[in-house]
Amino acid sequence: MYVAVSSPGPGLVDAAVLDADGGELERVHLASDEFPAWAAEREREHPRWVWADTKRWYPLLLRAGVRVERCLDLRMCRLILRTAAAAAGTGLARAPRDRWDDPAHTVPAASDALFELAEPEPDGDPAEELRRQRAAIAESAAPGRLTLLTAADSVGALVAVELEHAGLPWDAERHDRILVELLGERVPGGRPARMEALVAEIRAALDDPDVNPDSASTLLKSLQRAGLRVGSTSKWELREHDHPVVQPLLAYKRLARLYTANGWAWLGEWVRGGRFRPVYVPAGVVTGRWASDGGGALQLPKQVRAAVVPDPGWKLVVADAAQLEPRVLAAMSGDAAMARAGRAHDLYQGLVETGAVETREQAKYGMLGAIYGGTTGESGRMRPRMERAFPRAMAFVESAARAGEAGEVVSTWLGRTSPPGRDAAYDETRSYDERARARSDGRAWGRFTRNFVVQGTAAEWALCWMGALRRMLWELGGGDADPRPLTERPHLVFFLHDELIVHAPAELADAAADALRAAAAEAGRILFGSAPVEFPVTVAVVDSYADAK
DNA sequence: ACACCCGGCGCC
DNA sequence: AGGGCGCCGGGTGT
Repeated sequence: MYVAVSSPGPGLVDAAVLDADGGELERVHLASDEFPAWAAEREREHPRWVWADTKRWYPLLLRAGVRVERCLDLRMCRLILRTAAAAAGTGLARAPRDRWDDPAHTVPAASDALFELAEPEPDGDPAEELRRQRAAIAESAAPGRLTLLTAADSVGALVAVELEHAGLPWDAERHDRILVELLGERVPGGRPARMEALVAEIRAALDDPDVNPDSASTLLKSLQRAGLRVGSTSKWELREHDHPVVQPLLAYKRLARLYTANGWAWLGEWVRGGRFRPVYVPAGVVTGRWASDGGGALQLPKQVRAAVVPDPGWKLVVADAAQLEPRVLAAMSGDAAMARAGRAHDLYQGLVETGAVETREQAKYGMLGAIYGGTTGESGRMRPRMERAFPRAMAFVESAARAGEAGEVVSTWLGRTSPPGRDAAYDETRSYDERARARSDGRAWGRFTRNFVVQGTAAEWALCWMGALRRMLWELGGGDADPRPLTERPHLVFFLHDELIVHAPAELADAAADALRAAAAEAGRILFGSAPVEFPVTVAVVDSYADAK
């Protein structure tokens, strides 16, 4: 059963109850303040909620204590189906663009007046769009995979709202102590004490009393004046030089980064009531990875992770999928030798044991080179060995790279398709330089498509992991029979590409850890069936994020 | 004043 | 001449 909801105007909700084929059974019109109670009643039957934007509808249900089991985020699904190679030629793919193709409108975070502020619904009825999308999937070359992909992206959208609702437990006092310890005392209107001291050292070492180390262009000139032959102010270059400015400047850069990105200003803006609430953008990256739009959740530096602390009587259960991308590549390509190497908990060590490479470092760089398209350094040197030992995996990524170079699209395991490449057609009329540029662009696009298939499929695995885990945690917390809201049970509080954090009452932490492992195994089965590839996760029950791994 | 880009660097 | 991001301050253009 589906329930398709939309808002025909301020303060109004239109809900259509549909059968499994999308046929309309009933339509109700509600005032928006009646909607959560109506939805809570409906949710007992576990319908699939169908709406234009999960971010617009789900927060107000969660605030009213209504947890939703499943949904379809029509705007996300439209984008998938609009661009999927497997759905090319379907009615939906051929239809002219309409407002369902527009990017999601952003709703002011934490607004209580959601309906009043929201823009009008897109043209047309969500029930109608659902039928259009179902038809496109049925007509497509990969109905099973596209059904899974649309469901997986949609459960991701639910999780994103739940993460924002729950927030990541954050101890602002501990964060402040970390900042004071590293940066020195806070100075109103100026740099923190230790940073200012380093600026003085830098100026003395350069004999330039006014230089501002935050200004790359003037700093570069000053460095060159002082006799350093550098082309940039990057730490990679600086650390190759022996000059009294190098040590204080590198130290300053480290502190400046912390101060500007995750210092007191960040703390004041993003942490409230003991929770960090970043803005997630599910499928915000072309590969299907999540992006973020505020708060920098996906770049949380290790320096401040000690401030992530569970509530009293609760634990953090931190899980990380071990070498996810190589394992995904082994499964997609059907490379039995690589799959065998992955029987080891540490796939890189497994590669060493096959005899293909001598050291774990070589294994790691060899794998990363295969996935990213590296040709230089250690990854370039490992390439022939990798090709000999893992011919199917290497051929798989090579073929994705060649497709990109030829201007063709590539698709992930579930069918998310890369953006169209530039036409690489050979043009005799172009100059030598132009052709060289075109070849270089073509190779760059090949590295993008090579990585796209692996990164995108890893993102799909992560969505399946979250989706499975989410159900398991709900059951662990008592399921539907228990009236407690989401945040009073074991629940997800953080997601970072291949890493999850669960906040759980201490007595349920071990069970949550088991669920994290079981959900990983289930994700592997959902995507790859009985393929002999394992997806181990390292799990730690901790009292601070910094104590994991 | 605002919008935009860039260098640099944090994360995966 | 290794993929994907977001954020910051500085710098430039309007």
